[in-house]
Amino acid sequence: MTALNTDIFKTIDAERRGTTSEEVVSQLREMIHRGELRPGDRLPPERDLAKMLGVSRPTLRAGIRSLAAVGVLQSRQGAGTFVVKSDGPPALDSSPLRLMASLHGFTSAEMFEARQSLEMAVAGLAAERATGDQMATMSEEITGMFTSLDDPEQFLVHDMRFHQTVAAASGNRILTSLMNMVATILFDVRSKTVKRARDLKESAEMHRHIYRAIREHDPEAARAAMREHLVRAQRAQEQEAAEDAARDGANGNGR
Amino acid sequence: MTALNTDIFKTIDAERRGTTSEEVVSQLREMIHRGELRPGDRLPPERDLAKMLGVSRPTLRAGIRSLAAVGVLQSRQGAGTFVVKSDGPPALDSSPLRLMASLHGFTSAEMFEARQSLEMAVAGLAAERATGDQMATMSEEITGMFTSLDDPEQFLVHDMRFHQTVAAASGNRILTSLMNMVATILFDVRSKTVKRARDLKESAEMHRHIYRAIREHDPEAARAAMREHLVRAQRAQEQEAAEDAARDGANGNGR
DNA sequence: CTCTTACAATTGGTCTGACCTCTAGGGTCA
DNA sequence: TGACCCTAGAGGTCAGACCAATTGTAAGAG
Repeated sequence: MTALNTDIFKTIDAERRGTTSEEVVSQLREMIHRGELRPGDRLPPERDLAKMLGVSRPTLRAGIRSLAAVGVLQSRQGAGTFVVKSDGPPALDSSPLRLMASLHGFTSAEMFEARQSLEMAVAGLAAERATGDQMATMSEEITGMFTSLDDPEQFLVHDMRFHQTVAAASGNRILTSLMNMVATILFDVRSKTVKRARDLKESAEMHRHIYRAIREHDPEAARAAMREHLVRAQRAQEQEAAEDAARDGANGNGR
Repeated sequence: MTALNTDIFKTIDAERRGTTSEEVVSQLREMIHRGELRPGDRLPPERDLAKMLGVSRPTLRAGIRSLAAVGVLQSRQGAGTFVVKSDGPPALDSSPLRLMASLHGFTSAEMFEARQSLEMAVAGLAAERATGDQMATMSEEITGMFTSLDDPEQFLVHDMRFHQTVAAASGNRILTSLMNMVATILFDVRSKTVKRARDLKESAEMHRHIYRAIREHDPEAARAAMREHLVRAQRAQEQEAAEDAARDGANGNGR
């Protein structure tokens, strides 16, 4: 029993030559590792590839399906199967996290806290490394926020883009991906309540504080400003959600 | 084109009633969301479930396959398909991140930095919230490290468990999962070079510093101690890797 | 000559039905 | 009562066919 704690470190990895379709996944992974398949590449047609690997088409499809589920491959009917080519930062699919949240009953507060930790980390790094271009983009998004104070949905777009830019400025694509994973889920919730958003001006000001700290290359200030911003954002979102719940309860019209 | 930046926020979600198998994934997800399927539950046999959902067995299998790939379901030949039951903290599969790393050429340094940010965050939270039990476990693992200074592989086990305990003590399962995702990958690399590990005593001492800070409920000190520990760990690991490379180069025996 | 349109080959998506392999639980025999 | 074996049922794989979407090309109109 003492070894059980290390179980989560097990990998689905290569040498688990269990089922045939797992073998296919391994083969494809190896091809990617070896660089034979690069982002944007198109895989051979399923019928050919199946013959190459010596498996049947359904089995090959099962393997492709697995890799597609984790966001590595993407199939388009009539066109082919492609290695995912991400223009911007590499994106990890957030649905696994979403499922896990349902399965284990994660609270919104827990999700917010995770986001806060990640955003503070990237803000700190961004303060150390942001380039002029990136800071210019941040500034533009803040301007966008101020010009859409009366359009919450538009405001939210600028909000998101600002945070993305900060993440990009951190120079760490892994943290950026993880942050997006979490932020995506919170965004989905947010977009349902955002119509009732208030205090957008305050929010815009908070973003300016973050921006200034990054501009001054002051990591600690950037972290602090980001923390403050997210604490308030959480409070605001919870309030919006509560109002929605109250209204639905009064009208008796769920969903 | 201006809307392109928001693309990563798109979800594979529900309403994308595109292909039939995606529909199946949605259906299964809904069942989980609604709580009809709980961790540890067994799904109906594929043939029955396919009939229920009104799809063919291959299509259903494709959906199951997708969910299995992200770690939500698990199929065992002859037994059935089960909703994953995690004993400890919920685990996110690290293979997507691993693939992404290969695909985009993530450096080991970037990975280390991400881990450092995450570990610092959880250490800070752990300092605020660790229970007596958790601190006792940490202490025991440190003892374990000191008693296995001459057995690097055993030392590594205690090392991992210590970090897991800290993560658990953070009380945030999301951060814990993300941290494990990253740590798993670094661990795989590490386990290949660990035989040559030195300075284990210093490493054990560093863990003690972290432990003390957590015991004193001093988040800043915990963060600082964790940072210091990981910086040194990275340096050590890079050195081990370099030695391995040099040795392989001298002997001319790759792999 | 260029642009548009329609066709046809290519490719992934789905289905039917069959067979194999492994697991689990029950029945049998010592 | 216990250990062993056997069978029903589960997922895994295969084969072949057809459907649907895409794409490139070739024919026709301007």
